Amino acid sequence: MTRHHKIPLALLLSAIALAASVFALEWLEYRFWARRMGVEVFAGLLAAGFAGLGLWLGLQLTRRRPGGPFQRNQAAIASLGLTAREMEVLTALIDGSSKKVIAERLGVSPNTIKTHIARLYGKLGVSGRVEALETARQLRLIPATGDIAARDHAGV
Amino acid sequence: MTRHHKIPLALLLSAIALAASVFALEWLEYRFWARRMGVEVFAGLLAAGFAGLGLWLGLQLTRRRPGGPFQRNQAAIASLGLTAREMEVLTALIDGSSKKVIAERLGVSPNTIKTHIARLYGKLGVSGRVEALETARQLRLIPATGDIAARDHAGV
DNA sequence: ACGAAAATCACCCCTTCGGGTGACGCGGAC
DNA sequence: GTCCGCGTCACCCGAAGGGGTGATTTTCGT
Repeated sequence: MTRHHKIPLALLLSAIALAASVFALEWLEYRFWARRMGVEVFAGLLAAGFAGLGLWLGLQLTRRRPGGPFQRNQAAIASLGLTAREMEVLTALIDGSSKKVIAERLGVSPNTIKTHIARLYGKLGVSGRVEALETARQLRLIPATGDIAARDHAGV
Repeated sequence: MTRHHKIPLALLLSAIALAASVFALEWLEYRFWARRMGVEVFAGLLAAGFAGLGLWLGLQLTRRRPGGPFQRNQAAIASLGLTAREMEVLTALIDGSSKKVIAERLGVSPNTIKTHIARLYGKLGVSGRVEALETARQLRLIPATGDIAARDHAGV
């Protein structure tokens, strides 16, 4: 919700600023500058300036929201009834860790991890880690694999 | 390579068109239109027009390449020595299929799939399906989970 | 204080994986 | 022809996963 409203807001503000600039230029400075540098140059600068402004605006509008690389879908977590511990286990599954490794990492018994995973499967309606991760990613419970651009593998 | 050159080209062309428009407006039409509608209105239209042009340009420049939702990193495939069959098996792994299911899908023995997967692990330097998929995604051998926006899960 | 949910752990059973090895046929490269 | 990569298949074995059940403790809200 919040995100979907921020962008249009920026657009509106910029549009207003743009209009204000237009009128300001027109009514206050036009005659002075037009006389000094010739009306043609003035028009050219005006056009170039506003073209640049529009370009900047376009870039801003389509910029990849870098604010939060990932934010959990708390609503989905709640509606699925996922507990905090289950989310911990889920995130631990991302890198393909075995239940033994996860158990050591969380300081509990492998059997416990097994139980958590089993409940996780039940709540996600899946059977198997790959499916679970796929579903979890679609539900935005865990971040997508993303950040691929960081690595440029042409030849290993 | 090709992609990285197309965008600047469009920018250049648009810039040239922009400049041309500016001069055309200046030298040919200015006096006529400025006299007809008043120089302030002319300046306003000019500004708005070029702002719009710039905005359109910006949007075009930052548009998400929708052409190919995904293109394989052939270089990585080659450097890793992955064969066509192995790539088939790899893509079949994405949805979490068991080797038996994959075997039926590809019309071969589960043991064969097992071998392919084993070689895949060796070449990718991983051990386990989740790791393999993660690495494969980072290497752009398979598409990222993407297309998440299609589903809007607030409550399940 | 009581009860429900959560978290913990331990069994059972069976399937699937992953690692390793060996083998066969087939096609292209030398 | 010979060799090598590829694809195919089989076997063994131990490890891990997944389903199911039962039990205990901890935590938290009423």
